[in-house]
Amino acid sequence: MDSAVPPEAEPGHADTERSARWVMHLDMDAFFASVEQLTRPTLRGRPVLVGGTGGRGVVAGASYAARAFGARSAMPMHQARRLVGPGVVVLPPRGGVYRVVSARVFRLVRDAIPVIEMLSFDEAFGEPAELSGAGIEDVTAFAERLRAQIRDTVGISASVGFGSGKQIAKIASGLAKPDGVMAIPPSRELAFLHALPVRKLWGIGPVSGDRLHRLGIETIGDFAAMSDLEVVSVLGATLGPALHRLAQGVDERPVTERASAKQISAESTFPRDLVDLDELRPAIDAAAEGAHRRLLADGRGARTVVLKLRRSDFSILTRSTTLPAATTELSVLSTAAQRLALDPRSIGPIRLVGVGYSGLTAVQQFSLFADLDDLPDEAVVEIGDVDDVEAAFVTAGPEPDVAEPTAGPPDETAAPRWETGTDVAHPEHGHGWVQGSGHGVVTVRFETRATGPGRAVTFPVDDPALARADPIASLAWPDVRPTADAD
DNA sequence: TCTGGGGTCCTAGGACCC
DNA sequence: TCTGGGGTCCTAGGACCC
Repeated sequence: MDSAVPPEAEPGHADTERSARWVMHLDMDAFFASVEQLTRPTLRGRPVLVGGTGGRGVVAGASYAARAFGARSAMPMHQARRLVGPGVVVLPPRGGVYRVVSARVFRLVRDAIPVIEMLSFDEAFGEPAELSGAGIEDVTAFAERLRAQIRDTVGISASVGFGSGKQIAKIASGLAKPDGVMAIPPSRELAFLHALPVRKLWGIGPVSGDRLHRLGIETIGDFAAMSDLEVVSVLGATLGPALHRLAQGVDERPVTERASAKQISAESTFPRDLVDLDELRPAIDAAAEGAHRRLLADGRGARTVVLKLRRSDFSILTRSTTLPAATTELSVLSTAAQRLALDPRSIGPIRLVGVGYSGLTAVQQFSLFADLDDLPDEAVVEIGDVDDVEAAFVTAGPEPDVAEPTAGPPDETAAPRWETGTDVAHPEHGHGWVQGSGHGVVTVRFETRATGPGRAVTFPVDDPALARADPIASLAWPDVRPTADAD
């Protein structure tokens, strides 16, 4: 267990120093890859890449063994695969499994800290009330207890950062990785912050980073020393001053629970660009359906429909329309999306199609009102937000199959496709996953979180005993109900 | 064979109303 | 006949985050 304070600080009494406010940032280590290794024990210690496996896929998660070869998140998959070389394991993401594990982890965190602010499903802020005014030792002990609890009950590791504000806490957790704790005492915060590259500041991305670089601004310290006027001219009147204060170590933002989602969307990139409306129309329907599935799981209705198209030059076009009232009706939503379609023959080839729903309201539609569209907004009754996130996850069903080549008809003559990573069940061998297939055979590794490393068995691809299975079953958590339809 | 998918927030212009 | 300002909603684009 690593526990550390930044080494570059001058000697003093930092270790016994107290802070009025201790903000925690907890971040799961290599989350996607870790969940794959948890549920597929053969993969532990191996270079695992999770992400799109097609030609246009990118890395969504890489195990530390894969990172040792230079593989990184957001890197094109073919590039990461080449870096790692033979021995690489490439798996498609299993979002449903990650959501269940995330819910389990953050239920533990919430038991320790009632108010947490989720940033994504693998990280969150918290401000443990009992640590107010505490010293480094108590803060570190708190973090280690929480980490041990997660490790023991869930089976994966989290890193924790502590500081007097969110920015410092987040940077600290990044430096604590993997599997560590770092708490920055207040007297060292500024020196610590100012030495970092300006890009480390949350909110400075590639564009702002370049702009600052051209002005000779390299570190957060350089940025902190800029004049207010300069900062506004480079980053704008809203973001600029806010980031400037953060760089000067002023970060009093409270930790608050996130509001419910403001937008729900689904998008996919196609193996080949779509070149006319005949190809675009079904893609819009598919995206509208995908987003609709999430909308139903969320429980609210949408009033605004957004169509998103990414052209082959990577530029993005969006068109949106707002309906008279929020609806959960797929036909209404997809028709609205279709009306927004632009012809690829005039705007150019399309690589990505997405549909998003916003203007989300919890609608109760009474059959009494035959035509809700004619009613004033007040007729749309608002009810509470769906609160039981975990229940929603668990009942949401398996991940929809990734839409593979829509351009071109599916190959009907091919044997049943067993893509690497598919969860399968066998009456004798139990739950497993497809390790590879080809030449008429498929190799399955039979193992789950509960079994330890399992045996690989090879079958004919059309073996009737082999069936698709619910990915959630790979967790082998008795209290997590596998979803009804396994296919 | 460059560059996924799911989000958040901000800006800016136009319509419309008072 | 000319000239306002403020507020809200809608639409489109863009930066950024994980």
